[in-house]
Amino acid sequence: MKIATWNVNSLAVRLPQVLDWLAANPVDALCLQELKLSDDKFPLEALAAAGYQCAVFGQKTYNGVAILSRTPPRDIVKNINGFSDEQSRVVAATLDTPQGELRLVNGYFVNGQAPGTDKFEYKLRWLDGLRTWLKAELAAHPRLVVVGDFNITMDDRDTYDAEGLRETIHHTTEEREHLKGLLGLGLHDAFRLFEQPEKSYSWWDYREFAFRRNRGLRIDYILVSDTLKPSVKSCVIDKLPRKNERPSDHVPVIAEFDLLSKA
DNA sequence: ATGACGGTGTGGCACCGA
Repeated sequence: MKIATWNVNSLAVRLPQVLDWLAANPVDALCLQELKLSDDKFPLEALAAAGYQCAVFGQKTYNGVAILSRTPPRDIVKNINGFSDEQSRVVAATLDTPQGELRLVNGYFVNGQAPGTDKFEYKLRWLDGLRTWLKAELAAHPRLVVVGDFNITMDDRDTYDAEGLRETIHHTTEEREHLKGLLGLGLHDAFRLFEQPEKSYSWWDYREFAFRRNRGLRIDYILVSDTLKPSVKSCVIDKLPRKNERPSDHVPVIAEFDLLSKA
């Protein structure tokens, strides 16, 4: 069982790259963020032809998330239960596997612009709402995976310039405390369950040859619940799509599970 | 100190992202 997450920064532009990637990486589920298109523009047919069914929560111009799955996603929830939001940032679904069901939450976390701004306050409120909801999701679904573009570096290993960017957006103590709050519910960063290359990032700015110079951030994560933790066999970042023509600024993160049959 | 690149929507640019 393989699950991947990828912020595509416009599915309209990136659809051919997503189809190419899926052909080369036939994962069981792919979670997309920043679709930047309304539901009526979502390429359901092209993805069905590639073998995927979709739970879609789109929005014109900004945001928008989707879960692509080889088996039909069911019990779909859009956005955070109990947190009113104008923006399409979360879609959740249950996937059925031969070893039982698995709950998947896909989020495009708030960017937050800069500490002290209204957007930053929204980011913190959004994170509070997410934590309250995920606590209930975990209680209902012990086999929980939370993926997406978190827009927070977890610690200094996740940034190309820990000193220079200290307490700037994506690096503030407040954001990291909120992220720790999520992990404190009983979730684990799949990537750090394994030895990883130093300076591993999932996003690079389009400007200043940031990718070539590996000036990036790791802000795209796959979190797994306590129950699933022993089933995780690997977690890797696929940097290859960043070399494409007209790439997304983010690249896919993939986790492989060896699910144990439910007794 | 600022902008740098890229996407969208619209309009000759502004806004947003991270």
